[in-house]
Amino acid sequence: MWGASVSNRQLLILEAAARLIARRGVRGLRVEELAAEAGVSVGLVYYHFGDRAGLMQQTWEFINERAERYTTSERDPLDDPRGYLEEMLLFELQDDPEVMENSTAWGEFRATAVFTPDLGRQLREATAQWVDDAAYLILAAQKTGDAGREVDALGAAERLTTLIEGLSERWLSGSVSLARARDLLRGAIVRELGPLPVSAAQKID
Amino acid sequence: MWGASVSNRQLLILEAAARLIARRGVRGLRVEELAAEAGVSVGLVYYHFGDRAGLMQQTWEFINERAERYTTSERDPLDDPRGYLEEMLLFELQDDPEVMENSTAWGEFRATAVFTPDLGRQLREATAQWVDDAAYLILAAQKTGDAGREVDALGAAERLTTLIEGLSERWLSGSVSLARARDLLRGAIVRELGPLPVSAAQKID
DNA sequence: AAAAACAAACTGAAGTTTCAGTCACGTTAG
DNA sequence: CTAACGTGACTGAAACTTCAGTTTGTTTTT
Repeated sequence: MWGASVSNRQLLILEAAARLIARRGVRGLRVEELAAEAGVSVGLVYYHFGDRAGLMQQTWEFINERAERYTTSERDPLDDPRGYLEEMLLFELQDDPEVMENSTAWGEFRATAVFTPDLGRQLREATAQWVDDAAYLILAAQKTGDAGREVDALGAAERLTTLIEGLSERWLSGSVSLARARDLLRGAIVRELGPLPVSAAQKID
Repeated sequence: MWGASVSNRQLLILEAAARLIARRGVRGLRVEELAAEAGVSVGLVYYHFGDRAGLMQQTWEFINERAERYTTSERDPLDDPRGYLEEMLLFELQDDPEVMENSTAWGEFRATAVFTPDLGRQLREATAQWVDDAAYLILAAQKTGDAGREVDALGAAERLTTLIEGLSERWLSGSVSLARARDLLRGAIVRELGPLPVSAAQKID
């Protein structure tokens, strides 16, 4: 897709950065360590990314693009919006290296954004997008009858996505097990959208 | 209580540390800046706390103890457990310097704990305590009829406290307004515990 | 009660480490 | 040839830590 603008070597560095951020955090990432992890020289990192800030910026974009790519299920959202939503949300809580890498990086960026307004803007946009996607799915679920009509779609979307951020951080810091986090999220979905009707496509009237 | 083990000057330093962590983050805290903020010499910080890690450790304890002190309302929890719970939870989302300082510091420590197992243990304990307190209040609310009998107290407590952590971070990073965050939390409480009966003390039967 | 001895608290400049960023110089592809 | 790619030793500033010495307060001695 953007294969033209990012060379092999750059990709190598970005992947290493994502890996290292998951291991040491945004603030714990050392350029020299990154170079070693990627198997390139320190100079090359600066050659391609200018400075540390540029590297972080690109890494952030890289992580988001990668997440978008693998989050997107091949199923049609409008076919089973509630199922799609559940899948989308539960996706963030998985014992998969790439997902954990992403979650950790997101958590780091969120924590960092509290002190650096620049990052804040990007974070707000990405978050708003995520909330909107969820709200859209909830509205769709209401139309198919898989969510109660009285449900406040935007509020539910905000609460559920926020909850995931909290669960993700608790999980990654060892405060809850993965299984428990997933259970809690499923419980929250039921409480927000109401129980799933026995016949999925049945209309509530 | 531990007035004997912490001197005036140490307290001064810890207070300054809490203030600075809220302003610059755990990783952004500079020992020299801390000394200036506290109005003491750099050497004294090391004299009392050994090294940077020791300082962080003690600061974390200090913040927890202070939070516990001011979170405790003078009202009797068993008189109106649901009201007490709401107050306790909403307390974390307030436009008050000391609360913001604490929330920011908590967020920082949570984010840091993902990469430093030492802090992780303490964080787990503090979190577990908080969840337990909330669960206890929910159980009490069920007895007074202010929460549905079918409510899963522990699950609700875990979800609500986790949600607050998420809301707090979104608020502090500017992703949601304070008013919206409070609304979302109130909404979550209703969805978890059910609507508050018109007559508060009335038993559901 | 004054002086001396001692201990704890405290200072700030000097020493050490860490780390982002640079630079002079090789290598490869078109 | 040349322009892009790539290297790794080096630099300087910022930050952590140490330490020799000062101040302050308490206890013991005469």
